[in-house]
Amino acid sequence: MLALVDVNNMYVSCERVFRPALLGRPVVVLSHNDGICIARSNEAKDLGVQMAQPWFQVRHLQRRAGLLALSANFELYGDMSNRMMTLAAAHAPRQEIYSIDECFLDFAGVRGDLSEQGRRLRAQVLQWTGLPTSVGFAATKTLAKLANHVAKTAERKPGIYARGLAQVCNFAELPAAALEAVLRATDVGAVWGIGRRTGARLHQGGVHSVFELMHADPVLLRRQFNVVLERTVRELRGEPCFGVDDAPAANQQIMCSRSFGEPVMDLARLTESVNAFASRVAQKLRSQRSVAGAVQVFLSTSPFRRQDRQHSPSVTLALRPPTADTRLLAAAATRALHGMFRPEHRYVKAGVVLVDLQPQAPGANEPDLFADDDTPQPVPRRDRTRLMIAVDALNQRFGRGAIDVASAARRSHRAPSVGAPGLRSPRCTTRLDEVIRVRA
DNA sequence: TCTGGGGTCCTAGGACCC
DNA sequence: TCTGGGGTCCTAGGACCC
Repeated sequence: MLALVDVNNMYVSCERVFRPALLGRPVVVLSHNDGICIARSNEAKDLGVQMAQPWFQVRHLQRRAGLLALSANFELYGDMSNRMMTLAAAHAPRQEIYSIDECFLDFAGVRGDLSEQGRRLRAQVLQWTGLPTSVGFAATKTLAKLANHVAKTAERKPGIYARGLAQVCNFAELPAAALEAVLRATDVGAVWGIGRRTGARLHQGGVHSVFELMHADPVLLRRQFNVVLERTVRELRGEPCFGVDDAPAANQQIMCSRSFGEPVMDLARLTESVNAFASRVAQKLRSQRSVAGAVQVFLSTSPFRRQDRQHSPSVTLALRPPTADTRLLAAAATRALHGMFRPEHRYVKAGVVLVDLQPQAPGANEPDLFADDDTPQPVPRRDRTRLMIAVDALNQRFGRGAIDVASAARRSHRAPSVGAPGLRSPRCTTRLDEVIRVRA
């Protein structure tokens, strides 16, 4: 038996923990440049605010409906996520952290009342972190995701599902007729792995509810769609196709990109941004103890500005030998940028991607246990590595960007906020100088 | 005027080989 | 008119997730 534990409206819920005045009010959290909504409270959803909707399209709801907007505080969300994941992990033998706000728990071999266990988990996370969660139990990942969806929807929207399914929903203890009613009432688009495209095609083909999808022919679906949909349908029928992975492999690519908020035509400014991105991905690369065999840089004009000539080039440069050195990565990224930049275009986005990632060679970072004392070490390379270790340690201690390559932008890739919306909340769980002050 | 930032997996098609 | 057959590897692009 698997469970999926998911924080309701994660980012908004994190903000509400430290600002209870936000409870009950329509709230959204905005992306980096305050460009789009990346999280919505239930009240904001009820106002019709869509996921990833541009802020300028809903800004009028501030006055008309009291909508509140906050700038994202990812440091806070990451820390709250760690706390929630640690608590959840203690409730089952195995945990797969699937995203910042959800994890699968594998209860294989565990006896007893799992629904009760789920309610205890939920109560503990709520009391210890302040975060509200939903829990779905079922035999496969896809079904557990679906049970979780039902638990959430049953709490939020009356009338679709039975009230008793709210918060913790266990498909395994549902009578067959009740389960069928749930599956008939749920659109295929709610199924994990079925997005807008596939959902629309299924509807065209006459498959509307999850119940109908479960009774479609998997082999036929594979032929008409793809192998992913076949596996999804098998999972809906209770046949596990996706395993629980509690030891995720290192990333295969590492990216840093930003939208500028306003068009940029200045190569010097792009160079600063690209160097800042390179510095950031290099740091992420070292933290997973990898080296990159190639660096890719991309630029993009705005597809929303129809009147502009479009230009979205991308250049990949090989790194020989593979490296995790910020200066080498920044230099390569700069070369790539200069090779593709065209001064007549209005660029609104740029990014740096590290690909062809490989494990760091043994001994590059720490002494090789099995090496002879007189094994020759390539001195310049060791010096590079030690410099990078020092850079990472300084940034860890004094905050990101405390030390950087000179060519990197210092926040210059951040556009000014587009208006009223809130300041970022304090990083009160990770920064001593931002902790909440309580008056005596 | 203003439209995110990460990731994953799968597939089709081309290059190349014998 | 008609233009092998089978295999591998790589890449770009699509679809999806949160």
